[in-house]
Amino acid sequence: MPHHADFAPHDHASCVSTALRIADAACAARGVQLTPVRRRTLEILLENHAAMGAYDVLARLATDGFGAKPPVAYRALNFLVDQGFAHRIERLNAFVACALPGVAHDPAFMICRTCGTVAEADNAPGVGLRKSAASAGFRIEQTVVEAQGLCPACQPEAAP
Amino acid sequence: MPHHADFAPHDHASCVSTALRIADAACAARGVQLTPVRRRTLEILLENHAAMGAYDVLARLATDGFGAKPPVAYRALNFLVDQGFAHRIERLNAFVACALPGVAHDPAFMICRTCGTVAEADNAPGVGLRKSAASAGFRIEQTVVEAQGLCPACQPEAAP
DNA sequence: AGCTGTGATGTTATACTATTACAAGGCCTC
DNA sequence: GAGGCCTTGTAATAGTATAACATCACAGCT
Repeated sequence: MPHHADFAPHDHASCVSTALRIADAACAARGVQLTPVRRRTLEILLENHAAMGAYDVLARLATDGFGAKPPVAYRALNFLVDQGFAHRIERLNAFVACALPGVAHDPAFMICRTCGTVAEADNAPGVGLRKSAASAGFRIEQTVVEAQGLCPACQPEAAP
Repeated sequence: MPHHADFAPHDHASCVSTALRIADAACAARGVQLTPVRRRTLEILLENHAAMGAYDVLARLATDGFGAKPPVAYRALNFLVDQGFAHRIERLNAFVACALPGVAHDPAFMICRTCGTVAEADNAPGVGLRKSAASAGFRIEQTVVEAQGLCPACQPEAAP
């Protein structure tokens, strides 16, 4: 069952603080470090529910006094992805904060082509693909499921 | 209902000639041109069921006497994708020939991380995602569904 | 034939995305 | 305080993709 819609207005400040709290706790539990760059990177991604390119993140980090070279951003982003605090959107070559951090899941996304908002759907890749794979003898290790389209707010208001 | 498995050995020559014949016919029917670069690009993709990067395709085109600059390859590849004769694999930033050319479909892929073979599953994105989208009010226009893993031939032969 | 519109190809230049390799610092344990 | 390990920083480069412009081929028209 989903948390909330991501497209709809919501209490984003609590959205952010919850995610950071979960990340702090998960890192402590796993014995990995949510260092300043990494934490700041997560904060930047959390600012809104849209995907950001690595270089946009990098620019933000640089103005915050961190290193300004690509590996600085890529390392932090890859760390967040590895730990499940962020996801990479293949279609956009970009990154979003995870909407369900701390919980292992096979993410699926809905990407609005107008406003860039990315919402996460819980399960989705599901049945059809797993069935095809089974019948082909293919062993799935990881899935990418991304839908592009229009979010509720960006759809033409009326048809008649 | 699928055609054949793509992972299994098959009569690839007929696979190729069928695809080219279908492409020729579809272009004629639609009033678009399968020009020499475009046709050659499709032939190159059809050589095997693996994804190729645009620059690899470009290198092949160049040795065949076509232009050697990126737009030459990207334009031909985008044409093939637009016409449904090839697909872009987002995960790999690469392209494959379509396994069901001429038929409109929402493709889903199984990508072997060892041998690079890409097989197409017929339907897959399906139910879960469409349901999430409907409940969120999101209007899907296009889907990306890509599974990575091991094809039958690349799986460790035995466990015990 | 000459004109014109359209679509295809080619090139230049540049933008965007990502990684490899190496240097330096912190911190922990022994 | 020496050796390991992890993290950060930088330099250099690799890989992917597009914008902008010039040219050519061809169809349709006069």
